[in-house]
Amino acid sequence: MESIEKLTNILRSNGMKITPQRLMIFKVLKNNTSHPSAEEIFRRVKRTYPTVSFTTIYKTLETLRDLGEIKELIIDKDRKHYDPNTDSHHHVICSTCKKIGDILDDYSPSIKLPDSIKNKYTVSGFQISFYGVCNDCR
Amino acid sequence: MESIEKLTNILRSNGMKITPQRLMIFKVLKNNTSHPSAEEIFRRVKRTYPTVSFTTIYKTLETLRDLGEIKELIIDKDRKHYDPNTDSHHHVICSTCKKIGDILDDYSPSIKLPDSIKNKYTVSGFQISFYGVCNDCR
DNA sequence: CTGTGTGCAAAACGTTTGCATGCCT
DNA sequence: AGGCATGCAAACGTTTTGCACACAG
Repeated sequence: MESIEKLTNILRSNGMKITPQRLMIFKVLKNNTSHPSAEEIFRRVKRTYPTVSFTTIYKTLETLRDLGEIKELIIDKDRKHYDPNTDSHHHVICSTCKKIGDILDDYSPSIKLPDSIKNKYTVSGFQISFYGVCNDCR
Repeated sequence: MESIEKLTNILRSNGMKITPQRLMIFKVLKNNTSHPSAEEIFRRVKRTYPTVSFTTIYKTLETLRDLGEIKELIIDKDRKHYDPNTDSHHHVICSTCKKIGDILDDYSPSIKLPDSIKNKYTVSGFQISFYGVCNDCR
């Protein structure tokens, strides 16, 4: 995700508007490595804007996702999580507390798709999900 | 997933019962490489047992998952998919039609976890999800 | 002033649960 | 006969939508 100033420019140049709620969502996400769910973002924004709605959270997350500024993580079977780090990387999730950690290693040199798949899909990327239990939970 | 006869024995030796609905769910899953969702399984069982309920589908899938006979795939953001192939393998999903393909290559020799993660999580396995578009959709 | 964003309430969606009845063993 | 499985309806948690009002540009 870009800096808040750049992000502001990107939105404005797309005819979108900068509201205090959106700015707070950006601040909550920026440099956030905790992979928050919509609800966690909602709770944090609510501390400053007690009347903020889930609608605003979801709509803004959708906007940021469509702009490629954040990534939606499909790793927790119960809910989506959001990641402002859009560089290719991977994740570990604790099956007990659902805490998600980053794995920044680049595995792409060793991940080659078999031809049988290349003939059927045009693959744009991959995501490795490691499953386990974190130290706090075991 | 085991053969239907073995599966039958496993369930019975766990005090569980074999019903026609369950047998049909087993048949739908056995050797199925299409990674069906609960709804797809429901529709196929319904052809033979028109009064079958989602409850039965979900309960049976939960049972099979808890017995380790099938794997729940977290790869499609909209719904869970089920895989009777419990051998470690990976998947491609078409972001348009959600068709899921198998990737049977063993990448485990090249996937080593960084120590920083090993110190925080006890990892039991990993899953690679490839994202792209299938030939039918492009 | 125009139109995008907000917030409420309600709907939608996949999934789970309580409970009475059914049926496997 | 006993107990697990079924199926209905209702509940659930997450996410989406319709709409009137607010406010950024």
